[in-house]
Amino acid sequence: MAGERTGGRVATREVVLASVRLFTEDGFDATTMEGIAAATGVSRRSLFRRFGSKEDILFAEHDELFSTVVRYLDASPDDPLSSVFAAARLVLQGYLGDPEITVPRYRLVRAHPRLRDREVAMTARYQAAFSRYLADRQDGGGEERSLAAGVAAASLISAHNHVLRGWLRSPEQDRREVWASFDAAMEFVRRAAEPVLRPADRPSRDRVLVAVYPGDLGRDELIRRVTAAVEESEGA
Amino acid sequence: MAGERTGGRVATREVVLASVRLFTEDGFDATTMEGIAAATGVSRRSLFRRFGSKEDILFAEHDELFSTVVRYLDASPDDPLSSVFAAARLVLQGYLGDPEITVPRYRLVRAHPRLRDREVAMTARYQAAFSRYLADRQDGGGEERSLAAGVAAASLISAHNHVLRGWLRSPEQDRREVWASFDAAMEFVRRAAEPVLRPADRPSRDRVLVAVYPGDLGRDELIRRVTAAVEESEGA
DNA sequence: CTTTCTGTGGCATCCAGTGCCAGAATAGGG
DNA sequence: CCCTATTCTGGCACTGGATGCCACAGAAAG
Repeated sequence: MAGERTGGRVATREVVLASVRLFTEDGFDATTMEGIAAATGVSRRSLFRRFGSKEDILFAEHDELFSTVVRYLDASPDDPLSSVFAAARLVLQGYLGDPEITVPRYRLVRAHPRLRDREVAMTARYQAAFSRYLADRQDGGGEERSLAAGVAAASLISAHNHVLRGWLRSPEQDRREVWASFDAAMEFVRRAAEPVLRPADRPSRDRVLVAVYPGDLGRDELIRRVTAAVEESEGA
Repeated sequence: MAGERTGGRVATREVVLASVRLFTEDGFDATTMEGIAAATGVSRRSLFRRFGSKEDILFAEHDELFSTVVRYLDASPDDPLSSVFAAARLVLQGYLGDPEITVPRYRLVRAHPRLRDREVAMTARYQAAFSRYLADRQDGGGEERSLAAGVAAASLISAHNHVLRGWLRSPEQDRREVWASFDAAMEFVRRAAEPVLRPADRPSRDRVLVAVYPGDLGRDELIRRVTAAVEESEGA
């Protein structure tokens, strides 16, 4: 039907759009690969060859986006933290720019535990990529380095998904609001991640002091303790 | 074989152990449900009924652990952040306490992408549970509350998994080392999460001071700046 | 002993996913 | 232009996970 036999190969996007329509109309499980084959004009066997599995059809565009983001990251020589923030922005942009697929997919994912797991696996891949990227371009103590990179990546992905879900739940909202909350979320993460992540290429000139103290300590005693702590660390 | 027909129902743990053995010996894909049925004495049909799917056999113990952790969390009236740290400790304890299953499962998961996704989905459930728990018991600005809870949960899970993977890679290492690195990781997360998460029921008595300063600033000037900053914040 | 309820096993069926092979489309070399 | 090599595609058969249906066993309740 949708795939008139004009000789040329049916575009991936065509197949994905038709499949998404079938999934939302009939349900994911009720939609068979044979049905998709009939609707798109691509044979059952070729669908498996090109996409791998039924789920993979739904996430084909997302896989492409992931590849794009990874390539972007590999080509980013800047300040690592900023690069990762920019990469997250790229991901959100990928979602916002393709609501025809991403929005119905979100509805399907919400309803279907199996698809939800698949979606989670995607974000885990982003998280792993970001974590590796950060761990590779940063100095600091060997063990702590990987821990800090992992935590920073996890925070970033979590904040990104927070904003993303907000948009997916009501995609008709103003894009500027979405981007504003994205910037706010990134700023929020930056506050938490920046103290523990220092770039490798730009050797740390800054130092970090963290003090936790009772609120009723009194500033004189606080100053005394801070002074002692700083002198001790500087002496080493 | 393993499941002598003594009348009683074959224990879940028996089935899981036998299945794990088959998975590691023959490979996950090569092991059929019929083979598991033959090895355990439980019929194929009953295996599907009791476990849901082949993957679910491998993660049955883990599902139980998850339920335990969630119940523990629901019954925790303490300081939310501490409760969540304790819950993470419970998860690690669950892994360490059952190496017969968790270690071979880790090897299987590493080798098999599909199982890896399943594992990731498990940790995502923990993260979601922790995030909800934190979001429900904390004050602060409405939008920022859920964001902060999500980021804190993500950081915590990431740090936990960092330690967990370290042990899974070499399970023969001293348990005290594992727990020490766990404590260190939790402390690391606490430093990042505590500034942005304050419990609702027990208003924060402790305060946190974070200062970033040039390494060549000199301690006198540092003390002066810290003093000024503290006085300013206390005055407000 | 009969009834009811729950768990179990056997059977048939559906369908995702894969290996195999034949044919079409495309590219390249003469 | 034709012939050939390569690649992509589609049809076919088959494995195996997963589900619905039904019959039966055992335990609890009457």
